[in-house]
Amino acid sequence: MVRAAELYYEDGKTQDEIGALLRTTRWKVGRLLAKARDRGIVRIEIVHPRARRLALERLLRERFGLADAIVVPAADDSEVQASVARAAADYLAALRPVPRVLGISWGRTLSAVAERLAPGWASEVRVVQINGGISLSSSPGSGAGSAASTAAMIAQKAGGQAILLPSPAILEHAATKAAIESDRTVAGVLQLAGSATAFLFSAGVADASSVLVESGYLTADDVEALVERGAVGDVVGRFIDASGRIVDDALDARTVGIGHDALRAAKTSVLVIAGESKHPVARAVVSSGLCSVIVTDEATAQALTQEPQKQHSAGPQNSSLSPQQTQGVPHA
Amino acid sequence: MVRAAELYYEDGKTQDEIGALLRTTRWKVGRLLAKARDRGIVRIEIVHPRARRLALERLLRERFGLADAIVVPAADDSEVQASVARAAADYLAALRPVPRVLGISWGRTLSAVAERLAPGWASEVRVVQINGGISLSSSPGSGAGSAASTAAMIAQKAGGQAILLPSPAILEHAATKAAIESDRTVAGVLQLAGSATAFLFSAGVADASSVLVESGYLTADDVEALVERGAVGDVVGRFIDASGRIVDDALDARTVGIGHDALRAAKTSVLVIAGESKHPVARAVVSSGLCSVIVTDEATAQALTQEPQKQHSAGPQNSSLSPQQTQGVPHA
DNA sequence: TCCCTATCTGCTCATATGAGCACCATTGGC
DNA sequence: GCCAATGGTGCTCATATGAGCAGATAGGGA
Repeated sequence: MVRAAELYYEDGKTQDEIGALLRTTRWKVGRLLAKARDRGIVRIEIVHPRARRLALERLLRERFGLADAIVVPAADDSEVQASVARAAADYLAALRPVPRVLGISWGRTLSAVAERLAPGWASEVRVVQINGGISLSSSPGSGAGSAASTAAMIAQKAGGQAILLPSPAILEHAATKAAIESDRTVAGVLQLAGSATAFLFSAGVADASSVLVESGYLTADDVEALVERGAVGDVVGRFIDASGRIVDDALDARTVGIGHDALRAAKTSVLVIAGESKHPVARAVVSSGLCSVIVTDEATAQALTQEPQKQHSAGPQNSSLSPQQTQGVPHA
Repeated sequence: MVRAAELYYEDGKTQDEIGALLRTTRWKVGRLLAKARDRGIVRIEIVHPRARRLALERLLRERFGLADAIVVPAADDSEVQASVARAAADYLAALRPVPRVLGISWGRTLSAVAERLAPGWASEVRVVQINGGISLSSSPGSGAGSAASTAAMIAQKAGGQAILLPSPAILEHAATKAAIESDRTVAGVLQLAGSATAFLFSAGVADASSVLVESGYLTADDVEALVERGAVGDVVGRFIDASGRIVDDALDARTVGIGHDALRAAKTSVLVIAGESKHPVARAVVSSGLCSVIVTDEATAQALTQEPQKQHSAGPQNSSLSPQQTQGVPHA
């Protein structure tokens, strides 16, 4: 019965084909499927895209001590980004107290959030970039997806002011970085960024597809070297390992922007993250306390709540019905 | 789009009907549905009936400090009982160390478990009834569903011995109860029951459908009076309130069988419970530590992990995307 | 043992549905 | 302003599918 249901609904085979495969008539298959349907073996569920996964949200909050968690239902893989971005935009707009200074990172995700923010989502917000970045529109596909325009759009939609960080993300020498940070303008922006009442940021994966590689701050080889040293991804340009620690202090000393301590100290720091490739970074960020709120998709949330080591649980859970342990010791 | 999907998959309407309703053509509806399907708004899932809900199991273990939890996927309402019973049977068979003395209650659920136990599931098990009960087959539908035959079947399938408790469940006078418990046979059975290495029991709902009413130990009025005093259900014939406490000490003094302390003290006491009507009792049992293992269905498990007070969360979660609180205080 | 009933099986037929196709609208480049 | 391209719309047609029905099968009581 289960086999028939799989062949029909998952492999899209016709009932005759299944009949031939299972050596029965197509009518039997039809009836089998009907039975499977009302026995609940085939479950058809309509997912309201705006609905949330409250159970997972609660689990995340409890597991990681988060102030809040937003989990949107899993959509088609290309839609998750959009769906999570919308949720993040809604969350930001509903955030109370309304942040007076909002610190943001930049990248594809933040850009998507900015696009989906409702005009007039707030008023008198100062939107400040918290890490250095590209200034000219580099991603050809996503139109106005630059660092500057993200901040600008968020600010503009609130009728507020955008404060940009006029600096590259990563400099070639630590000395240059020190110099640029001592520049009055840059120092001012960073100070403002440090005093932000809320942060909104995403995280990047440590691989060649990183925006830092795309915009030329690092080479694919650089990133590979970081991965070998345990890097799982970057948060505001700074690469961390699975436990949330900075991987390369020398590199970090050449990176412009607020430090991770500022994020950890903030009352409200919102991580927006979606997609399977980001699961490892998401885990690192969440479990190391870099964010107090997470906005993500169902699959990521699920992955976060699974056992840390197992990467892929590979398909439906077919584990047999055996008691795992009978010691009677609850494992908190 | 969501509306169309609901009308089609949930209300079973035809595509032109939906077309008429939404003032479009049936082709548009067809395409809309196709889009909804691969966007993941309509989710079709094949549930392996033997699969388990590992996430919920973990949540239950953590929330209630259980040694183990088995949660089977929600099937059609009439099937849950069967499905949970099978899981319980499997669990019992796989339990290590194999119990030498197994204490069991009786009722529809236990009978269903007994039926599904594999012959030869264990050897040299002594199965002892832990509460008094009916002796002649009273439930007409379920064939051999009496208290005695449940124990007998479980024992027989293990090639073991059944020790029955030759006593009514509830006596009219406490004195009679004391007398019967001082009877050598009864006392011996109770002592053996108290020393069981594992318990397997279910719980009854406090309403007129209770087996205790059906078999004449109590009247519907009696039960109603108990409910008014806070009773949510009974465990081995003893009625408890939402916090797991005995509701009526006088009645309890007339009830024959082991006490709840024995269950609480046991290393392995397995609650088998299924169905919506049993959610309140299940909560009472689990949260008061009466069981160390629960075997149940998805819906019950879900209900247990929801907020205690809310009864029905009534339909899909349409709550808006607003942050619940922004105090930044994680609520453990 | 027989018979009655309930369920299952194979089949026909009407129909709901998806693939394919021509047509129209909207958009963007020149 | 014109034209190509892209995506949506209405339609036809083959077909996969569910309802309905007669015969087969099995199970259970007398």
